[in-house]
Amino acid sequence: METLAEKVLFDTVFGRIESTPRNLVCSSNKPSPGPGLECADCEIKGLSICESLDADEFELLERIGRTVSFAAKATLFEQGREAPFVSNITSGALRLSKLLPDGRRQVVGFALPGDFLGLAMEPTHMFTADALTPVKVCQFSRQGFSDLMDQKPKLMRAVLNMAAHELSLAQDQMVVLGRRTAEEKIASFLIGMRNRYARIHGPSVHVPLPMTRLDIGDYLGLTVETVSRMMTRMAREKIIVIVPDGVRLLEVARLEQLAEM
Amino acid sequence: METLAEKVLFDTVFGRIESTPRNLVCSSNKPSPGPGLECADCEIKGLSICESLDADEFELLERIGRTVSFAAKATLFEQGREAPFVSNITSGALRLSKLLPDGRRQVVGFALPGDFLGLAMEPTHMFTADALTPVKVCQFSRQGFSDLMDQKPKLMRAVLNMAAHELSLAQDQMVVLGRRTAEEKIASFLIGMRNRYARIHGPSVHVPLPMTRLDIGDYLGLTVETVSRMMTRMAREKIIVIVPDGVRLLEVARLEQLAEM
DNA sequence: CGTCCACTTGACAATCGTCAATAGCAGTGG
DNA sequence: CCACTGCTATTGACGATTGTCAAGTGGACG
Repeated sequence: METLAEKVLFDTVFGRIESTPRNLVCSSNKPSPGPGLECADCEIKGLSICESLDADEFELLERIGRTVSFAAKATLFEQGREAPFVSNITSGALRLSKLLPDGRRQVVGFALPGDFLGLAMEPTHMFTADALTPVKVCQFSRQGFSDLMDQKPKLMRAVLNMAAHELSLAQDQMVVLGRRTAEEKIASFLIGMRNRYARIHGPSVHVPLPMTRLDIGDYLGLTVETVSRMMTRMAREKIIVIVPDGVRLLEVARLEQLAEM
Repeated sequence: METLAEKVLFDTVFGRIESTPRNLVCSSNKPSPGPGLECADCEIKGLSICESLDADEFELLERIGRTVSFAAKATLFEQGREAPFVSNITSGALRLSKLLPDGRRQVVGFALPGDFLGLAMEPTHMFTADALTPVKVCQFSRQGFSDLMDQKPKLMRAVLNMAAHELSLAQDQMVVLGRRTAEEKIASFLIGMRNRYARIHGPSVHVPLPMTRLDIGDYLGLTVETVSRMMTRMAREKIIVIVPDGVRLLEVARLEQLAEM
């Protein structure tokens, strides 16, 4: 029932309390009914690569893909392992991280619905992907997807745009990692998460944080303690309120000023 | 004549002393003779996107491009400005940097021959590009290049592969910025530069550093002083030798161990 | 009720940044 | 020709932001 509790809380913080949450929870715990996608009730139409396709192209894509669910804390794939699939996230949140030989870790990103895993199209994974919440993805064989891209330039264009956008975000994150103070890092992280959720669920001052403080630290190049101290300080200064599973932003302007790009 | 001196020194450190350097220097200071490319004597065939094309496609690309030269210290384009062109670097080195409002700077990369500028295909530039040495690029109108990509999937595929590779490098750099000590950062920078030059000129323990210590610091999230201290320490420990315009790597194994990914 | 884990808080340490001075070199102009 | 300027690099002294170590709280779960 841990899964249930987490799912409900997650949706609650999102302000998206489903009238029949049972449906979602059930489908996230049993394997898909069979091959093929469930695009009819996809929650992220208009956000994913799928939107870029014509009806006929869409059908081809649907044919080579299948919906797969993962429980919270599941590992979707590990750095260095074979990468037989690429996937499109339809619900949930993931942590993407790289591990150094001595155990130090860098979180290179958090993936949300609409994000695409496997942009690099490389035969092995460049990082590990772990589910922070129950996760659903549309999964495609890498080879099949690659072939389809070669046949359908519009699909390839959509992937290219996505890769270009990711590259741009990565460069922004370099600025954060290289030239920001701890306080600015936290501010930029919170504003960044808010903006990303806004694209999915619309704007809100509720920012769910399905990751731990350690994850945030490993994303920002800080320690857990520093993350905790900074967030406590911001809460004391009434810039944010710390709530279960996330934060509420009280002074967005102040945060944006700290995070200003 | 500053340009001449720099160019010669640069090539010298590369071990690529031209028998007729005058040619290069002259062509790098006058505008191209006219529209069109000079692909016949391109130095980076096999490294650039061009290699991926058939003869007919190549001709189309050649038609929409032109060769442009810049003097050392010239600014190719600035963050936030319109981006009417994309370009492929054929010789020289560039610094790509982002500026914060308060003057702090993050260098997001150094571009070398074979690198592509404008992968994001966005209407404005996301960073500033400055020439560290005299630079030559093949320049294409962004719109023209974009249209050609849509017609020639192989070209788009080449750009996608390049973007994916850049993204991967950016994520590696995130690890360096977030989780590496100053010494490890320097080591990883030197090894990284060596590997990149190896692709272009073949392996060598001579690593030219056309950028200043400040640039290196802004790339690694360090100050000039720390970069200088770490490099002199490495020199004292006989891991490297500091030479005019670069370094020689004495203990590559030791550096690779420090930089181990 | 006990264990585990995430989070918080405090004391202290150290890496790295800040400030300052100096050397070296190239280009400039009287 | 040579002083003068400006930039890059180096080095030292000092300081502070952030990391390390340690302890303790509270919630979730079995």
